[in-house]
Amino acid sequence: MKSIEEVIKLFRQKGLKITPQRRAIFEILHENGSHPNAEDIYKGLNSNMPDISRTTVYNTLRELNKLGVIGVVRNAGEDSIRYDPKTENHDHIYCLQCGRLIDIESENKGVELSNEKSRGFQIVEQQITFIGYCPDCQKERKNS
Amino acid sequence: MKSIEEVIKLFRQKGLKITPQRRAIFEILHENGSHPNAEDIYKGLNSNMPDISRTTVYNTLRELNKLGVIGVVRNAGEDSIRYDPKTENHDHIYCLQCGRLIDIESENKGVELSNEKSRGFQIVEQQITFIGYCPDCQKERKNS
DNA sequence: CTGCTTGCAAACTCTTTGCAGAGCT
DNA sequence: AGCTCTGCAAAGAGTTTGCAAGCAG
Repeated sequence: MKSIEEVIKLFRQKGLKITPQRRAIFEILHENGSHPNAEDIYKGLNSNMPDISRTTVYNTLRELNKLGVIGVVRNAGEDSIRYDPKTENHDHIYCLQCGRLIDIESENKGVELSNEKSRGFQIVEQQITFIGYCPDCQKERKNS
Repeated sequence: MKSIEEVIKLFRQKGLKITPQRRAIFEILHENGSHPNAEDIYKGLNSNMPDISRTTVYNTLRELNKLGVIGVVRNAGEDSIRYDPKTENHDHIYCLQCGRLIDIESENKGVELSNEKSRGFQIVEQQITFIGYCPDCQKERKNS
């Protein structure tokens, strides 16, 4: 993710304002090495900023994604949108049971979409997700 | 997707019953070449079976997925679970604007997760999604 | 007959929207 | 000052759950 100063500059360029709430969200995302959803961010803020509303969190995350500052994780079988502060190209492994989602270095040097296959789509991104069971959940499943 | 007879056999093996509603859902899925959500199936059934309830559609789709008869395609940013009657390994292209989702032949011969990278996960599936804009939406975006 | 299944309504989760007051720039 | 943003409550979409009556095996 960009530095907080860059994000602030980008927001100002777009005519968006820098409020304390937004600044706090930028900070918590910047420190975050995982794949938080809106609720995670909301809870993470609660100690420093107990009066922030979920609406603000949702709005800001949506705005950040629209501006390309954070990504969205696809292919995880979840009900909520998980954001990804890591914007460099990488892949994911997802646990079907507990929802754990970890980053792995991109495998996709070998994956290129040929023109004939892209069917006229203009591709802007690709995501590879390996889906299975994490070590902890494998144990649990054996014991039952 | 398996033949309807095979699906029926599988259900019976698991002690599940074959009702007219379930049979109709099996049939509509078997003919379906796309990625329907529960509402699509519900609407598709309405001419033949106007009294079926959404609950039954939801239950049956969930059951079919649990038994591995159909897959699930989840793209965060979309609100509904889309099912995939095509169970052979394949990839997807997804349109960010209209949600169109098309199958493409798998590209993943080159994508293998090395042991050291799998971090102890037991991988059961992988999904590759190319994300962008379909031809129609590209036009729309140019005109605005 | 037994017990799984259906269908209705209600509950739930995640997210968006409308709006009045507050706060950036 | 002007316009965006915040926070509340309510609305909305998709899905699940509880339960009484119905039907498959």
